[in-house]
Amino acid sequence: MPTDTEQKADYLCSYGMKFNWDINDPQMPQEPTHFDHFCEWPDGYVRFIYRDDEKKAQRHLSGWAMRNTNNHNGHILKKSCLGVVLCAQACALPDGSRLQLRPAICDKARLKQQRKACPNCSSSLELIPCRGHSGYPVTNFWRLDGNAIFFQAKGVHDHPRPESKSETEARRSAFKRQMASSYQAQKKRMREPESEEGQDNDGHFSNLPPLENAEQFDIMTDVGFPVSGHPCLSYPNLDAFKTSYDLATFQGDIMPPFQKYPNPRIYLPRSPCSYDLAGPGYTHSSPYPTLYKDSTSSSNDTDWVHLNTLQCNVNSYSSYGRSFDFTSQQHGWKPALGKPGLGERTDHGQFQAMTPCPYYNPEHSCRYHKTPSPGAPTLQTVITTTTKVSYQAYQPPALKYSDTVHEGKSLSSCNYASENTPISIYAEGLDFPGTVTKEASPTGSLALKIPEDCHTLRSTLALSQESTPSRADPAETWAMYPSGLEPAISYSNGVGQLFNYDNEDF
DNA sequence: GGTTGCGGGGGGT
DNA sequence: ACCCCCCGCAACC
Repeated sequence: MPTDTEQKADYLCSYGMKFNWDINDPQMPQEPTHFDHFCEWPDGYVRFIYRDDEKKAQRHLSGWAMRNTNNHNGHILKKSCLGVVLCAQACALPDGSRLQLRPAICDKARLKQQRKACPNCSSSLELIPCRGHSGYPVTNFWRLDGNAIFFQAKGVHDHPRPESKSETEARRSAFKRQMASSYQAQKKRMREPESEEGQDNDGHFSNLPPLENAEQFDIMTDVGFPVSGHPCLSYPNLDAFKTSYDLATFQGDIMPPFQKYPNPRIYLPRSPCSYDLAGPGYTHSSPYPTLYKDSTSSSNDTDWVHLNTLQCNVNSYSSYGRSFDFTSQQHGWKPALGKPGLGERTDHGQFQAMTPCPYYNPEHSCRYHKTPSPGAPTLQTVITTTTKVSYQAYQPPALKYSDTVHEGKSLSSCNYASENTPISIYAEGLDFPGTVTKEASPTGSLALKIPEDCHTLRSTLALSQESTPSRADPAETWAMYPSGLEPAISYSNGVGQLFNYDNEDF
């Protein structure tokens, strides 16, 4: 623990430098010199300092479905991620995207939600738990201190983003309005059956089913399926889907194509913040080069093509044969695997602990190769204890994630990124001697090239996992340090509009 | 009916 | 002493 003097010294050069605070510090930085813009989608081991008058920070909001977790500390609010609700069959929506619902925060409501059927294909829904923090859900910490609200996140979400809270709320309210109006229309029809037959107010209600179909109605509302503009209650209704996106667009929170990746085994961060890692491995010009295409899936997958055509200034670093792996360490967005797939690594067991694939199979052995590298520790027991009955019931068809491996490379994601802002990268907690010196030497030559439109920083040297398992989370060795300037998202390739959804706050 | 924050409590490491 | 998780409660929307 640094002395007060040291802390102050650190703080004075905090911008772009080492974090001088931790959410658990007895004394937080006083009168911070800079504040961050609110980040709706914090991901990774990031920390922000918000002004105490930042409404969203006051409400501890997050795009992720975070639920309160009792940490028995009245000064620090802790929340853990609930993951995301997906269609068990991973059906594709008309637009090629996937259903990614926001898990209900309330346990009871969530159980109810999970009993519903997919509004698109009527198959079951499944809750994909978040295990992005050493096998546990990603946690967010909030602390009000002085005139600042300190935020700290631990873990990298290893699942797709759920529908944002604002989306959910807007959809619900829109749906209520629809039903209210449709109910009125129906009543009107009943009063004037002849004059109204075959028509409706705006032509959108022609296929409105009887309101007495409570069950279906319930599904449409509770399942949270985006149905906003049209009161179409038949599931495979294209209009409903299209409308849902119209609404999303309206809300400024639409998911870009590469987030709603059609292949459920590939989860990509929608992060506007990207990074460029150039290493001895191979590099790609495509944004997510390490997202290995499932050999069993069609190469003509439109979204896949789209994915590879997007230019997010992200190159990748492949850790084949290396002792550290940015991908697996920081990004758990990959599925369980049963057999080696294209580009699949088979010798990175040492990262299992940090990349517990959360999908479906609670058994660690089913998530990773069973041949971890020598000296590679795992958190199997930890993961095992994490598995709860509540999640077991939603195990999907085993074959779904047994044939390949896909990984998302981008590590950090925050809708907040700014242009013309210096990117601050620094190693946090280089006081992991055993870690860094033992196997991280490659990092010394590792080129970290961060796009100007992103000041994220990322990291990972997962090495400390094995050398200092009892120490702080290795992934925290690095951190994302936002400068808190203009939150605009800019992509040089002209796909910036795809990220508008993230700018709703601005 | 859902969200949120709080706090008691159990169990594991 | 931590951590995780469950649960119930109350306030709020």
